[in-house]
Amino acid sequence: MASNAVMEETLQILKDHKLRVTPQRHIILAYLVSHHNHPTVEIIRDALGKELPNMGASTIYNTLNTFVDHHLVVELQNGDGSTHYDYFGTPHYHAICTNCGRIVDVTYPGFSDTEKGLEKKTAEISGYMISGNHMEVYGLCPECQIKLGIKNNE
Amino acid sequence: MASNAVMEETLQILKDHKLRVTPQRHIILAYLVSHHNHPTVEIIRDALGKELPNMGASTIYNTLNTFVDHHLVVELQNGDGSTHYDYFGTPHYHAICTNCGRIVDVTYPGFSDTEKGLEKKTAEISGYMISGNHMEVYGLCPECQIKLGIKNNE
DNA sequence: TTAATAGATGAGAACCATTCCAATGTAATG
DNA sequence: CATTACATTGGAATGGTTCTCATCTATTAA
Repeated sequence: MASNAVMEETLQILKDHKLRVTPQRHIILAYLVSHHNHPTVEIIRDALGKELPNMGASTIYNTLNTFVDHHLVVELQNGDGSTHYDYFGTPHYHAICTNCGRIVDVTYPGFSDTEKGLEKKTAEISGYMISGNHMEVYGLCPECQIKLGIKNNE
Repeated sequence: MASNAVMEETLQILKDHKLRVTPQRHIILAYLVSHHNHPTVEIIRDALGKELPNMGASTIYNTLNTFVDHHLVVELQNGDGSTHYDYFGTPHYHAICTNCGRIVDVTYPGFSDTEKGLEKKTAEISGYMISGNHMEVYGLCPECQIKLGIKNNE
């Protein structure tokens, strides 16, 4: 599933973050790095069930929470009731379909400036010491626009 | 608690959105419009307990979900496990403390342009038909910076 | 004003994603 | 290899939110 290159890369990521390397952490991180779906705990469990059949749900939750704490991964809600996770290797944000929950990664040249500008302004106004941000944009994905028979000129 | 002016205003808001006017909806919306805390269902229940002692939790959830559907209110998570609600009368975003969960509203001249720019770019790149966005900035609030003994030059 | 009805409310049960717990297992250190 | 601090497991517990359905009511039409 995950290539050797990914396995080496993720091993290094864990070491860089001083996280104890366990098979569970390694395989979960490799899955997140090599997949661009935005999986839930259940999806990860199903996907990795063959390789680590006895992996407990608690372990997946613990592992993901650890990754979130280390800013390797971000949490996303798309309205289906469970949390989705996304490896955050390169800066981007998310467009989320309000009809089907589909999540896509988005970025563009200059996004980084937008982000930094928002953080700088926020620090000035609020006095917060900023450590990060989340931006999300909501709308209907192309498939749902067709499915719902909606025109662009509404 | 809520002034007559707020009661008139909220009554009009409900009518404008073609929402059936009930005492529960009216008082909950008035509470949200006149308070700038970002309450949970529990906080709302406690605050309005004197005026409507028998108001069920389901009613508050139903009411808030209805308001969210009508884009009157937005949902916020600050990591304490429950959902916070915010009346969204004027465009703004939120700074959320990663230590204590404190949420503050933020806006600045030009924020609207930032927002529109992000939505336009997203539509172009993703093909989504955009209906809204959420921006959040994370960091330590001034109180927690002091509490944790953190200097600004870290 | 009254009657009809679509929709809202309320109390509690049910749901289910997530966390907690205690016992066991294991990666890292020297 | 021994030590130890940390991770994993599976199941129980938690708790915020939704669901159910009987009751009630705001709204509309007659």
